[in-house]
Amino acid sequence: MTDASLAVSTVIFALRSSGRFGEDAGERRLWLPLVRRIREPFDGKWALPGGPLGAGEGLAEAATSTLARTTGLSPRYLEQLYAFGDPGRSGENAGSADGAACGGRVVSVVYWALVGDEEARAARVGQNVRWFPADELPPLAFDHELIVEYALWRLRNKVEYSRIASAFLGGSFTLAQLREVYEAVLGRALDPANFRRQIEASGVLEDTGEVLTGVRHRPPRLYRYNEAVDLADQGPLGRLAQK
Amino acid sequence: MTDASLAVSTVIFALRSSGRFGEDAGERRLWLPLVRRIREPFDGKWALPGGPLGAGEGLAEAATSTLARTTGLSPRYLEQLYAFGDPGRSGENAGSADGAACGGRVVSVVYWALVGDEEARAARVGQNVRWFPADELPPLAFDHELIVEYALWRLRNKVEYSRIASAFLGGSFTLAQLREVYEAVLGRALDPANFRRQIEASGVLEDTGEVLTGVRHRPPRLYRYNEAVDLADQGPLGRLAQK
DNA sequence: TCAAAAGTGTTTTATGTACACCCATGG
DNA sequence: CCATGGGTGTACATAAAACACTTTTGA
Repeated sequence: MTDASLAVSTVIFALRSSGRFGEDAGERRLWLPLVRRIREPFDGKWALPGGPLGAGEGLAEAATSTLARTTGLSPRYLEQLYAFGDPGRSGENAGSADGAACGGRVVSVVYWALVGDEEARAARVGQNVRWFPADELPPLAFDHELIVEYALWRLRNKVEYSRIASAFLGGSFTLAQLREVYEAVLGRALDPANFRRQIEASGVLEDTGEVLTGVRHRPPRLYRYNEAVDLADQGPLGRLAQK
Repeated sequence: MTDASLAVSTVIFALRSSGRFGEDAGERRLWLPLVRRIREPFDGKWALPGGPLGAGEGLAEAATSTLARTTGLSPRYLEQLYAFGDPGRSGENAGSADGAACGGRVVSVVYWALVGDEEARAARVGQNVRWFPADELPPLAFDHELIVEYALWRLRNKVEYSRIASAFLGGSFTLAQLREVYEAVLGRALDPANFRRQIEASGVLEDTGEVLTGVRHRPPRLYRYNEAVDLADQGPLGRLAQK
């Protein structure tokens, strides 16, 4: 059995308004936090947050602590994306968040995570941590561009047949809010009438009986996710993959 | 960066007739090779073939060499399944093919592979390697039962929206043969007429212009897969994941 | 009363399914 | 000529898309 360096990186997604100051100013887009590397290789470039796998730590656990360290947040959804470990890919020590000095090979397991909307506003930002719109990323270290692209592909696929969209919302929400999440993730407008029927037919939502007041039009109903319904998600792995 | 033991295991699927002697005697079922463990833990139990990750070896490369060592075959399809690395799962050193003596933690990356029909007949079989029907497995070591179940789930999902069924067949085949693969994998009968239309509409098949003769009914046409068509497969990873 | 979004209804289109039926070959 | 599977046609059910229309609120 070969000993190797093991690291865990995480692609963290949040859905935030594009306008910097006004709340709900612009339309919502996907954002993700990156960290600036402070050593070779790729010194100064932006990269996915990550770190070494702690001694008694599980893989998902390591991804969670990465997320906490980087953004101060805890994930509403977490899933393994892929394990990268081919030697000499894309420069060197590809996929690793910290593969500089060590001479041996580096295998890194990448997770992807979703964090809530309001929480993300309060996320930590520093000189070496910055949020970027998912479609306006700077050049990244290693092959992290490919990894982000793959994570986006998984997110877009999954939003259509699972309930992950709820990870971007609070405990209760209107159908318009839910639709906005779908639209932001899929990148296209959806027909409100048909969206309503599809969601209702799927049976994943419960009517809370309450409505959202204070809007200058007809008050929309508030829904919550029906926890009893368990959609075909990741198959047999189920809760194993989802923290 | 933590040093850890790294192993690669592979779930290998073949589609073989259930009848032992007569060719094409019984109906086709999914089979997979297992190896008997010869050390603790789980000494004597059957487990997924696997081994340590070689020094300069890529992950998929290691899975391929595992497959060659176990069955003497090369995969017609290979894809990463999942990386297991939580400490103390399902006994100990779960997911690893050989995690006995070493005191440290073990992370193992599991692949799944498909091998051709005829090749599989000539596959190596020894005292410590035996093929089992996928739905009649003996008790397995570690949490390998869960892993096989997950691999089966992925296979069944993927056969419906990709061309992996061709991995079980030769270069040209009849629609009935292709349908048999689908039926064996999905575990249910399919309407021949509708199957034909769906496949033809997808555009993934080319007519070779030839027919299969020697059958005691109307000779069926032979098709091949249209290499030009590239279905939405694994997204951006594409050829990275597929060897 | 008007704008704006919530919510409902209806029509059209595409897709999947069931099944009747003809075609071509070996025996 | 007949049994067998190859291959085609067609009717029906279900789901998706397009879009007209009514409802309810704040301003």
